[in-house]
Amino acid sequence: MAAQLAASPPSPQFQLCALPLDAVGLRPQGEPAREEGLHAPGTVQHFVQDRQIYADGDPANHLYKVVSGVVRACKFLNDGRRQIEAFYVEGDVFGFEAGATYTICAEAVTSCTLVAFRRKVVEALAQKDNGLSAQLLAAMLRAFSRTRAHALVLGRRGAAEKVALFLAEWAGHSAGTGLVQLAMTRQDIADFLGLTIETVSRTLTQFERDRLIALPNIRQIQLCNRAALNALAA
Amino acid sequence: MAAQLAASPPSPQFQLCALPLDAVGLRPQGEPAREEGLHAPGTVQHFVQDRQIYADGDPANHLYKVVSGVVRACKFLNDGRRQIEAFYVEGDVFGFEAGATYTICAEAVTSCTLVAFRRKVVEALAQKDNGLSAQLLAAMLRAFSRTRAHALVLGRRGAAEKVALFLAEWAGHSAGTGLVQLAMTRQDIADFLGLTIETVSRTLTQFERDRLIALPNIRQIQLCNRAALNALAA
DNA sequence: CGATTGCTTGATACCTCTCAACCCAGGTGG
DNA sequence: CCACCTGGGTTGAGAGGTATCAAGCAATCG
Repeated sequence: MAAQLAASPPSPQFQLCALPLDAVGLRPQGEPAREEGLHAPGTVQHFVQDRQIYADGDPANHLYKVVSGVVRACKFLNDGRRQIEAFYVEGDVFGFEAGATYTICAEAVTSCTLVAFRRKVVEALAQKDNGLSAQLLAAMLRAFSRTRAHALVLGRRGAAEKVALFLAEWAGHSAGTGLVQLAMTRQDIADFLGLTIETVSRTLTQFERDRLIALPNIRQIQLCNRAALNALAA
Repeated sequence: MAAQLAASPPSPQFQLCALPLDAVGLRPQGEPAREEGLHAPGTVQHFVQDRQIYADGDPANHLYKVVSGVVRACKFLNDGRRQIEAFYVEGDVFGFEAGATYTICAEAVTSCTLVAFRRKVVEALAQKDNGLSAQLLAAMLRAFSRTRAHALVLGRRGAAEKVALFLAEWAGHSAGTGLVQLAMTRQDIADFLGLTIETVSRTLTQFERDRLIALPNIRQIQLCNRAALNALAA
């Protein structure tokens, strides 16, 4: 069921990051950079496709911000099934945890570039800088909000509904043209929506027959009838 | 499908609350109460069963903390279906939103007592008091964490799995004895798990036949075989 | 006592999963 | 150049599980 067996252990290319926090959007705009902020311990990291960023159970020592590429957060059930909780794209911050360890693992969908911040340092900075606190809070609320929306999708009954909602979500990243560039495989989509790869494939084919979309390329979806898709998404 | 048509408009019994924030757990322990904290604008509110606390789309002006009773956060789809996102019990804080309005509605499952905090005031206090910021962050992380767990449940395939997970979650509230007191109806459970009321009922009956649980009362579930239930929950 | 509400049970239809075959593009090596 | 292999995707047939529709049951309340 769940593919993605070869999640190799993380040993990415590290590189010190002396950028101020605002360069990666964790410091409020307009505030003068403090000494701590200027030499903030953000570390730029590169991950090749399918490399694991952190594992379920690892100590949750970092927050990550996506600079480029796509990341998936996923959980593996003990029978091998996989549930993808979220995809993170440029600008998203992930790695928030209530406890001391990650409760989910993160992997690179495409090869990608991240900036990692030590959690303790971020928290310490937030103690001194209320603006940073606000930024953190806002980033968390965005992540929270998306997870809640995802839960609503998973609760939906039909496959068509789920796929339509998925397309609607990614239509936002298509820069106005209705051409959605998929970074992930069908298996990723299936595990994200709680469906099987076959059902995803069949549903897309059906959408194509119904002239709702076109599939010029295996990783491209042209939205032809947004209204009908949105109606399906209800 | 979705019951709960009669969500009456909110007009609960208001009562000024001059309690310090720590009395309701939003101020860090040990810190001396400041002047603002002492007269914090928390308002105790009572809601009778099934009364709406706030509606989807209302301005998100308050955070709520549950003093007693159970609250459900739910979303109504335009075809009448209902998805319950979470149940909140004593001690839980809810009402977090990334935007200016609520994206979900909240209703009293049982008659319940809440403390409402004006969002702006909480945020203003948090600006002066980093400890409060930390508390807020922690409360949010807990809520976030539970929503993520719920998404994983909804992604699950079988009805038995979902119901077992639901029971496992509420077993924690049963004070050690395996006797789970259900505050909600079967319909609530169904809408929470993304199932129908009939399937929930059948699954519980099957569990009873398999000696996993006993149903002494319609609102009580005695867990007889926690190991087997946990195995089902995987 | 009848009406209502919440729940259970039954029969059937529908949808998705499962298993299997097939297709297609890309890469490799003879 | 072509045969072969591989990975990702599509398509098909059948089984299984859940939704749907309908009826029945028990407790509660006028």
